[in-house]
Amino acid sequence: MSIQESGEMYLETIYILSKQLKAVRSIDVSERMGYSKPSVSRAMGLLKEKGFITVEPNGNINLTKTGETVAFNIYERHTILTDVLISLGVDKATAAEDACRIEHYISDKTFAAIKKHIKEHN
Amino acid sequence: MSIQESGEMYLETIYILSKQLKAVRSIDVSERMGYSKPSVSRAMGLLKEKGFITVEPNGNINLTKTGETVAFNIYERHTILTDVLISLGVDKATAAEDACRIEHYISDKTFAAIKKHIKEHN
DNA sequence: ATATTTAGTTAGCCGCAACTAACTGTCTAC
DNA sequence: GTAGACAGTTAGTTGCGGCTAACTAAATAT
Repeated sequence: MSIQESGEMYLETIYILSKQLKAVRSIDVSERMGYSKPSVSRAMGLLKEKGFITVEPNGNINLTKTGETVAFNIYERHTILTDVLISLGVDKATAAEDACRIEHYISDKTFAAIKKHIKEHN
Repeated sequence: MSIQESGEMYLETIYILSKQLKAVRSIDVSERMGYSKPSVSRAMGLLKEKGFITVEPNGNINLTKTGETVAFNIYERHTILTDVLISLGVDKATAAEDACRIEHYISDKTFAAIKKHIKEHN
């Protein structure tokens, strides 16, 4: 099942929230992302359908194995790209913003190359 | 007038074609980008409306000053980002592909930082 | 026990940016 | 001077991803 940028953003948000909260609900995602409840509701329906999350009867959202993998990959890209940009002299806020967009658009190859570069340049 | 990723891609394509052809028409853009004629027609209508291009009665497309600026900026991003990725060890094809997507999403600040980094690192 | 707040869903709308089918107009060729 | 080919437009469709309005159902408070 394919996943779009918006799906990746939702998964990343769920991932981050799950590290901060006991349980993640749609409303938490809604507030964090600044999207309306129906938008989140629909997105969760799609992510469930595609097997990236499961939703408990009480509304708690959990990442599946696949969902966790995707979420972690995006999250890793986010943090590493942000750090790279900061190390290039970009201010924190801009770095985070740009990383948040770029993270969805670079190939695995490119990301691997960036990671390798960091390791070598320490 | 704001401009989207798709608009930027059209302008960049017109810019590149204008360096290769005596005149640029919708059909040339259509063939180069692999989009249908109506899609290009609509896009040209919007770019014209927003003041990025003018269209002669015979169909020849010209960039306005503004359009040229936007197109050149994107084109510069494209070439520089591609080079950076190649220098990181990414293969040419992947580098070009990724650059083509990233070019629309990085801020001026980040791009400036990348350019500066290149200059300093030879 | 009733009223209110909270969480989530359903239904339907909008803008963007692609698409196809079918039309128009012009230019060329025979 | 009629027939194709070529270029462009019009009209309508699709998928995505937001939105609001209005509903349901459950939990909380008075």
